[in-house]
Amino acid sequence: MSTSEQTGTDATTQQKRPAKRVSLQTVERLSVYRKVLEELDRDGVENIHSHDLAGLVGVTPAQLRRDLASFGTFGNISRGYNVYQMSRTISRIMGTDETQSVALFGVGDLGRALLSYRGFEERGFHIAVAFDVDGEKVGRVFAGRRCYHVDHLETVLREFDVRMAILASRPEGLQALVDRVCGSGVQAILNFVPKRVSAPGGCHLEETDIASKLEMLSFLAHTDATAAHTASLEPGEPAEGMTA
Amino acid sequence: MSTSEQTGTDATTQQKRPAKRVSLQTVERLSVYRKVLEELDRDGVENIHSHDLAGLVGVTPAQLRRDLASFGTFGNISRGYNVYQMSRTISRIMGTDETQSVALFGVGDLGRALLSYRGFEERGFHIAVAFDVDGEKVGRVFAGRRCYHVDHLETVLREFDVRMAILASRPEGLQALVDRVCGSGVQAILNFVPKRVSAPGGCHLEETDIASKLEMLSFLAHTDATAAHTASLEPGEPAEGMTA
DNA sequence: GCCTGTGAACGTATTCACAGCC
DNA sequence: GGCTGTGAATACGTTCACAGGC
Repeated sequence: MSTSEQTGTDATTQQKRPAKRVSLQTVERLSVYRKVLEELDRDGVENIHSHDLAGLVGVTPAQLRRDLASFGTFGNISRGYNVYQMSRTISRIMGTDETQSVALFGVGDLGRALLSYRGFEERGFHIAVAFDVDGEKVGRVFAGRRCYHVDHLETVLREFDVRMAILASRPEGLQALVDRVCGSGVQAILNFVPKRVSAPGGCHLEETDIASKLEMLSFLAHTDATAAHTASLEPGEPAEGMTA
Repeated sequence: MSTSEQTGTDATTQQKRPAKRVSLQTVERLSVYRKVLEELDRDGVENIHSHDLAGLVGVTPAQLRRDLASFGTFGNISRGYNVYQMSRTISRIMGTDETQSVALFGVGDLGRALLSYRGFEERGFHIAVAFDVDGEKVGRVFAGRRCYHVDHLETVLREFDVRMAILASRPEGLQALVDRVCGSGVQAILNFVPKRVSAPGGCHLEETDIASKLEMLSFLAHTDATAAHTASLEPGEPAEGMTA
């Protein structure tokens, strides 16, 4: 280990090696760590030990330390972690230390809800512009954001310097939309539309199927309930009347 | 250590423990399988091989077969899987073969968007009733669903035979709400509120932090961008100017 | 032939446990 | 004493590869 303490490097934004040095699960947890750290910071807590922080977020202390270790040395031994510094560092790692402009596609019910969702601003994301194909909506302003026609996305995205996009539109023609958006400099897309699309290389795409989470919960509840009464399905047995 | 399962030839290791016989990741994929299978069914496809289905959903054939094998035998060899039967069977496994009543807590922007979200009905979930604390909203009907005051949740939940709940309210007093909801027969809760709560035993709780996904994407995009230019730092370096 | 279901091998994520430090 | 960071060990999830069946 390098014994360097306090290397006053400008330390712009530190990541790991090229791409896959750290797992997505770790990144997901980092997000939670930061959220809790900000609460602690608001409450005036200055330092915290891995054991306590782990308890707050619901992971083991070892996992917390391992997650952080992926990115370097965070803690002052026996004083624990500095809450504020660590929160800032995680933001820097995630790239959310500066507000990023996001574009929204689809100003339906879900889209409008996202426009007025405060959580985005609090976490460093600003929906700067919206798009739709509906003539009724194009030109109007929703929650302070102007709605443009999808036809003009190339110029508008560049104008607002948008690097991220949220999809909440109709499923029709979604793949074509993704291709155009990725071709306009957008590097990451969050897709709320329950339709499978794929992004060209260099552009990240994440699916968020709301109903899917409910299905998971239904399974869990159902499994519990049936396990109490019946033996349910046996592995190896035909899973259904298979009408051959 | 401890409870090591004898996964030997006798594969009757199902109904021993209630929940964790099959991983959550498998269940998440089952949900995707079913979605694709329903599309195939609508298109008139009757049978499909694991290789083709795996290609459609973006997993390896081996993983698909392994996922299904957790629940029994699905396929007629050399004819592949029966699309309709398999879709139905997955629904049965998930407990979504019959429409389930869901309660919504919080009729704000997000809550109203969820009320009009068609994806729920399509997947077997019906938001039957809504709750809020705002006197302006209580008593009104939103998208066909009446809004009750949270004070009366115990009686209303039982009346509608609700087993699942969605939280989209303000974070204040969320934990108390969760406790009351769980005490009223609800077995599963989907929480959209960015606040950590825990459910008492027997009640499942799933968090859905919308902004968290954006953070992940930000990390990925940012990582790519910096990896292209700088070699970034080695693991073991201080992660930040740590103001000792 | 190609298919599914599945033991076995593999890779990855988590946990353990301890060295080094305060 | 208690703390962090980390090699080693364990648990887990995925892939391989093949037996058995159509």
